[in-house]
Amino acid sequence: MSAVKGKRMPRAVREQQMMDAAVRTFGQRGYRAASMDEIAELAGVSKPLVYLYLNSKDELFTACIRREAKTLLEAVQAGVEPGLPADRQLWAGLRAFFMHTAENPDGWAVLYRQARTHGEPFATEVSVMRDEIVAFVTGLIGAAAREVHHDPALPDRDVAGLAQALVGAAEALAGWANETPGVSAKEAAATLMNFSWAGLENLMNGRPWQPRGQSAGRG
Amino acid sequence: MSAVKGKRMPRAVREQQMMDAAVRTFGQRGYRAASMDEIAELAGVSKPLVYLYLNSKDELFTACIRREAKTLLEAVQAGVEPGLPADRQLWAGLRAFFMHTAENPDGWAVLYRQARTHGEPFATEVSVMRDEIVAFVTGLIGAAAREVHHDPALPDRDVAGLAQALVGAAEALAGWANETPGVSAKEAAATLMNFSWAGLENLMNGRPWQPRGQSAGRG
Amino acid sequence: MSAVKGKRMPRAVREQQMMDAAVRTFGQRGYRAASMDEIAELAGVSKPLVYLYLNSKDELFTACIRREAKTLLEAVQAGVEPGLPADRQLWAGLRAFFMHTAENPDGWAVLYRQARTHGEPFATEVSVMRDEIVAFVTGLIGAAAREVHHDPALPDRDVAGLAQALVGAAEALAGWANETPGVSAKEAAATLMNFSWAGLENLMNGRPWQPRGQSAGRG
Amino acid sequence: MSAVKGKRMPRAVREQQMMDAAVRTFGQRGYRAASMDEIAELAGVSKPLVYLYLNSKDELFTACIRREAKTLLEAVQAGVEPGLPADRQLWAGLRAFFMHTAENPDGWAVLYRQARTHGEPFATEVSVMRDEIVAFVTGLIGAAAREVHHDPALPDRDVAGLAQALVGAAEALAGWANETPGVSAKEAAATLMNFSWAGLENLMNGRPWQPRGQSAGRG
DNA sequence: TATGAATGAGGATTCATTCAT
DNA sequence: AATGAATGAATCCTCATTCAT
Repeated sequence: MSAVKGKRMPRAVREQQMMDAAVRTFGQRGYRAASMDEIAELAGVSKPLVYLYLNSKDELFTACIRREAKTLLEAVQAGVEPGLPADRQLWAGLRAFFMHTAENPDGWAVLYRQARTHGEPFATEVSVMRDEIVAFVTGLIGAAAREVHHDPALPDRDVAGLAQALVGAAEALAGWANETPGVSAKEAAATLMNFSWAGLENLMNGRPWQPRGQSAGRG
Repeated sequence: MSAVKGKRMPRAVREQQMMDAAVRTFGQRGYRAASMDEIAELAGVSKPLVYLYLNSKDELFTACIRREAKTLLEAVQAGVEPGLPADRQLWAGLRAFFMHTAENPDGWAVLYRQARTHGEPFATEVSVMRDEIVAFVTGLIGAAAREVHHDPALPDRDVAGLAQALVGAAEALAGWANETPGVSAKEAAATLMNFSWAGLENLMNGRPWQPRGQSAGRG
Repeated sequence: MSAVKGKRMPRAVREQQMMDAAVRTFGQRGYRAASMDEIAELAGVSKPLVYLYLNSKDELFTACIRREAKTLLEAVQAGVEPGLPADRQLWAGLRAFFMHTAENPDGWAVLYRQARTHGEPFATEVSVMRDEIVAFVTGLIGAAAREVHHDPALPDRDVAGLAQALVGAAEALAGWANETPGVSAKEAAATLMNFSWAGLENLMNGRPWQPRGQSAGRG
Repeated sequence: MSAVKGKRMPRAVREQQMMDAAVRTFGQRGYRAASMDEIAELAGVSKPLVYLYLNSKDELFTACIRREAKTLLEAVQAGVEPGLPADRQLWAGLRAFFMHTAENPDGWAVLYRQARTHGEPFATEVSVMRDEIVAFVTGLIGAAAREVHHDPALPDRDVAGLAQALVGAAEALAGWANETPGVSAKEAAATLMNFSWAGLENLMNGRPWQPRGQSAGRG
């Protein structure tokens, strides 16, 4: 894409070309269905070169996961301005997230569809990054709770569940936005903010939803 | 498991045994990594019989998707009592959803991890059911909006986006609940209600979140 | 060779055909240079069938080693008549050994050239059989010593060393006889008897060779 | 090992380093399993340099065979003092042989395990040296025969067979001595002298072993 | 209804070897 | 004198699928 196919490139450049091809192929075909042949051809090199540089299909896949996880994380972190209030930060983070995933659909597919679908050791690779995002969101929620209220009302596991729900909603919205013409990353981010912020705020203030006319909203 | 391996069973029974084995194998290994050999052995029959009844790996997978989608949908619909208020209906539906997926982890994996991971024609099979669930949730949100308020405050596309987000959050939570020991279906349902209902309510009342000190929450 | 190539043979028959082909190919090409393709073709079957029955190149090679070792050992044991004097028994055993190896050059090559050349676990397989032969020879030498003389003139370790030397000489002669046109099994056996028996007899009678004009023949 | 890896050495030195690495690798892995990559790395040079100096894997292997054959032959010849009686010369030669092979196990493996295992043209290379050893032993036996007796009683082919047997016994003893703690090269040489000399002497004197109570020891 | 026997096609991986510098 | 970059050609192995009974 960026670099011409021509021969004799330095190793670092070739490696990136190979990983570009691999991300695309893994993202579209899935880990098993992607063949090293196809990846090599798409990268414009011979198969042995892919093995020389990336060792095996497993390692290639892992390298892709790591690279995509890193760029996604960096994109989100770069989108946030630390000084702002929590909801603004979440809003900025979500926008960055949706924009990055919209611009890198194959990387997104590798991370959220393929890597989690095939067992260890790949799932763990993604977990690392997800945990960082969860930590980021957890930090925001905690900060917001301190801003708005006084006591730390939310147990850790609840926060983890909320992060899961938020990421899941984000994934679904990302897929929906990509498939539905005229829905922008910004709109998706706004929808998700609308959907989630009020609930988070209520929770942070110790006002959970509970069935009307019934005793418990929690087991 | 339920049926003995013994010979000469009626076709319908054998087919169910095969699909049980297939769901389990597809769910645990993934579509590509699952081998017809393993499925046949787990089903306690010979491979040619699997082909005789289910024709091909593709068709077998499709049959699994359809069966699992059908039972999931039926479980959710059976959990809802039409007369109740919207939030109670949603609560009941979510509980049914989370309980069913917790009891059928392999079916869940087939539907949400495997079928969507591998391209057409499988993704479409799941979409059909997903759309039915989205339609169901969309109906609930619309009904709740009419209950609570008088004018149609929410444009259709917003409702669709919210439903996508909610279903996505539910899917992510289901996966998380299945993988995380000690998280019950009811808890997952409560977490999701907490997370989502307040936001929905605000929206239905025409009070969307919007960036403080900025003009628009919607592009 | 013996069985027609025709289709649909019972498994046991096919397995023997495959092993015949494998012994021949391994014997002539060596373990690494032999390809499963060539073996399958020589056996008149497709490669997957070879794998279905024999699992892997390693296991196929091991199976060949075991089969050839077994038949060689049985041939030697069948050639010996227990009642005879020790030198006659040795003579008979050597003849049987040389005849069998002359009739099964590929099996011989598998056992003595290939299996020992490629590391574990193959070498161990051959060692087992070799040790049985060495034990057999060791027994003969001991018996002869008791026949000819009264006191136990030979320490155990000497006997062990002699047996090693004899078996090693036999192995080398077998290879040489197979490669050299016009050298018969009987001749090879006679050469080895000539070469070894006098020395053994001297030793058994307590008359070892020792450097003339020097004190010790043993370090 | 002896020479530092550093750059820019004269060709002759580099060649020896490469051949050291090659002998070690071929000896331990076998001809086919040894990779040019491993050899180059062990030699501390790049692969193209190996090709520049030694042209191909085949030629490299051949060069190794020649070098090792030469040093072995020289070691044996250097161990012998021409003036002594034949048995003392054989004794000295055997001792030199066992010491050299014990000190150069990889060279020994290349010559006796690998080169003979893989077909032409390698086997021929070894034959050349073996023939020289045979000639040497033949000379000794002939000299001994003249010392001890008057007429040359042994046909050439018998002598060749005896040399085979002797080398085979030597190989087996070398292996056994290496694996059995406390057995020295000198002891192995003594065992082999004990084993073989009396037989050789009898043969030289026209008194071959023959089955007692039977007419012929030779077909 | 049910299966033992069999295969065509393809996929991951390795290796000897060369080219351009 | 020396090497980083690159590949054609195998090789082991697996799998979905069919045939004959």
